[in-house]
Amino acid sequence: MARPNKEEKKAAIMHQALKLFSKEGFYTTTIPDIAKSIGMSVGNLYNYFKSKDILAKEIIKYISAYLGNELRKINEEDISSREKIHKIVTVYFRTAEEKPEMIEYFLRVYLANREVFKEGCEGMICVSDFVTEIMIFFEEGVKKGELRDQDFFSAFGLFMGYLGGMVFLYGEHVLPEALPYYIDDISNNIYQALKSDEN
Amino acid sequence: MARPNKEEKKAAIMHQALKLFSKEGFYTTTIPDIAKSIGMSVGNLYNYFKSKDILAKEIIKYISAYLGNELRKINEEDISSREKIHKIVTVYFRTAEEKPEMIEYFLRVYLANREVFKEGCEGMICVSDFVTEIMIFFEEGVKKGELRDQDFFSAFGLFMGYLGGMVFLYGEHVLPEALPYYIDDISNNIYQALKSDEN
Amino acid sequence: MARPNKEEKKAAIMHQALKLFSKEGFYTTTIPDIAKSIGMSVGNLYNYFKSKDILAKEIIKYISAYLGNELRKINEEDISSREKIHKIVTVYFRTAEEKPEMIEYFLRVYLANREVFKEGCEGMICVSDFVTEIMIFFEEGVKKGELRDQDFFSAFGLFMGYLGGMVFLYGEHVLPEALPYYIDDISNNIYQALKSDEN
Amino acid sequence: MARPNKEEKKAAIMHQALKLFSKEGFYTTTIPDIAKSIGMSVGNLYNYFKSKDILAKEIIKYISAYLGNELRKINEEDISSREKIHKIVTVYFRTAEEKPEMIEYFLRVYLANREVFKEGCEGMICVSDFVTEIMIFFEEGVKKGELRDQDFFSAFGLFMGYLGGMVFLYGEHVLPEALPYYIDDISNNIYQALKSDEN
DNA sequence: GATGAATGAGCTTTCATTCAT
DNA sequence: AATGAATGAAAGCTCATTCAT
Repeated sequence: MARPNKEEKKAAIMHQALKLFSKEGFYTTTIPDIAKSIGMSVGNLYNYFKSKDILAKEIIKYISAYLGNELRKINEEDISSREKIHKIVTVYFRTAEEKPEMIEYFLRVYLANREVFKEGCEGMICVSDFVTEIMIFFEEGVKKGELRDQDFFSAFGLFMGYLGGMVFLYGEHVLPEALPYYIDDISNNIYQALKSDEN
Repeated sequence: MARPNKEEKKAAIMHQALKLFSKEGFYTTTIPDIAKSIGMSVGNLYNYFKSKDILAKEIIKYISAYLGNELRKINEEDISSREKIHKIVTVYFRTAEEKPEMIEYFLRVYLANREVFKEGCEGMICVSDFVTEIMIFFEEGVKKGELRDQDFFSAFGLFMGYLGGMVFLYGEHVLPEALPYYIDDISNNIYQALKSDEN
Repeated sequence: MARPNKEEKKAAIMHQALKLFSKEGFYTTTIPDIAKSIGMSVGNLYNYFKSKDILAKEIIKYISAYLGNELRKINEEDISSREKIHKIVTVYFRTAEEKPEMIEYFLRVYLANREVFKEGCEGMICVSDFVTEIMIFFEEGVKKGELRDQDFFSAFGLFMGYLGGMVFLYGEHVLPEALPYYIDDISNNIYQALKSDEN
Repeated sequence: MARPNKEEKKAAIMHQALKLFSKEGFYTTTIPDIAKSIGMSVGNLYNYFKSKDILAKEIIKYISAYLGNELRKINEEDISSREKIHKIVTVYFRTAEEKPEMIEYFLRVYLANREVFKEGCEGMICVSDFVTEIMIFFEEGVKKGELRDQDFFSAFGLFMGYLGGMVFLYGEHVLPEALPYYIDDISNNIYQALKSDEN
């Protein structure tokens, strides 16, 4: 088996840091914690990421690219907006269950620690891959006459806030059921909120 | 003018800590920062709150009580669920504009720093005042036949996630308009999602 | 005996840091070294000086003030420039023997670690007390016709470089005799170099 | 063009290290900095110099040899001591302007970081080439009756301290004129201080 | 000779908390 | 109640040096 190259090591660090940051919090996870979790020395970790902040920013970009890619696949399918909503909710919840650290990172690290992401992630540029796909979904639905032509942010906030809120409740263990249980209800709620009056 | 009594001092500390925690973050705000901002010594601050964590927990309870009280007033009014939704959104956004630190604290301190609130705020007991009023609103709407009888958490997540998401976008300065601009759209979206099929 | 007040503690820290910096070097002396040498905790030391650099700057200002004051006394005496030169050399060498750390600090810490003093000690403002007195000595000597009216820096460099060089050699243990042995020679050399042609 | 041999590589390393140490300081220049500045790997640099300290010591020996050689040429000329002084000052200042790193290294690295040169450069053995030439100049001047027969160190300190002091002031940008401007004044001052009484 | 990833001790600095006054 | 000096563990980060390739 080949020795892991530089890119693989970077990925391994990001993977572990993602897990620890999302589980333990950004400030309560130390660089030694991360290094130890991958059996690497502290000094060497700094050969891959120049600072803790930079590591955090690379991670959110990675997550955004990952989720954006999932959404892009859905956007490219030739199905109705209603079905797309259902698929998006499903993908989001599946991710939350299979890779909970990704969604948790988004909610608890990225959204919460503004000071860390202030420089280098202004506006939403570190999550633009993801935001862009939501935008595409929405605008195509409007163009097709399936969705009401409302303010984009009103629609975007609904999507992101709602899904994020559910995953948060899930993480808090206050939901009596697992996430898939809620997929139909939530997809329907979102569709009712966004659909054009004609439907 | 009377010397402030113990309760007033506690309130002053909580008020300043709330501002600082929400603006600067929990970990980036130090106890000396808080003490200095109210012209009090660190040692004395510890006479009122035994630890930074305890202070943080008292604050979230205070916010929950405050918002819960606002919602209770709406719940007690004799108006339709649709109107109540509009009022709730309005109150939430008004708070976000007038006392942004409250909503920011909820989103950025309470939701994000699980480790701080783990002990003492299990489940949602530190925000129960607020959650309870949402529950009352929802159940009464269902009982009156105005809202669809769906899973409570599906409805709660919609409310909280949506409103929180919008305020987050507002705080990020990515919204092209001020919050009141979105009230009608959002209230309508929520209503469409929650209303019973008969309507 | 009274408990040392804040100013006394600051002085004690500066005193010890001065000794250690001059003896061991700025970079090879650590903050824990300094703290330990005065039986103080690291954290508390930072209550008195916000950073290692700031501490270093305060020390050079203190030395400059001390030496400037010694020179001022000589300048105020009603004696010839030749006698003043002799007294200045004597004071400088006495200081180098009694408080060697002061002169060593000047030579080895202040002059050598430009990067540390760059901000806040631009030009010679952190040693102006001292430089000013040399300037006064020189200009008065010229006015009295005892010294040649040459470029100030040519004269200043002679004084400072010469004395500094001797103390450096002394510190290196390459001088076969103690410093006082050289006072007459050096004073004479300086006088010969600076005196007006009439004398 | 031939591949650079071992000696040429060593020279290249010393050249770059000299520049960096004198400009940025010994402790603030890292081995990777040096390696990068010559497009060489850190590991390979260690094939040429076993440690940072050893590199520093080789450099001072090189500088001493270079300056000593310049002085030797002057010593070999058949001119008066007065003229020799003028030439020495000229050479020193020319070096300070053309290769400022050499004189800066002497003043800021060698003289200041005793701990680095303690082992291996005891006394003045790492700068003996240079010191020896000054000694020869002085003793020949005395023998010829041109210079006063005073203590060697009193004379040496004058030379070295004075010239070093001027170059230091030059490096601090406090001199209103460039170095050549001061050559005559300073040469004259030194001559006045050293000349025999008969002249 | 050449590479540069890897090590890990050690640096400066911070900060929740305590406690003598 | 009130003060703020004092503590000390622990953080993020650096860097001379080594060594497998």
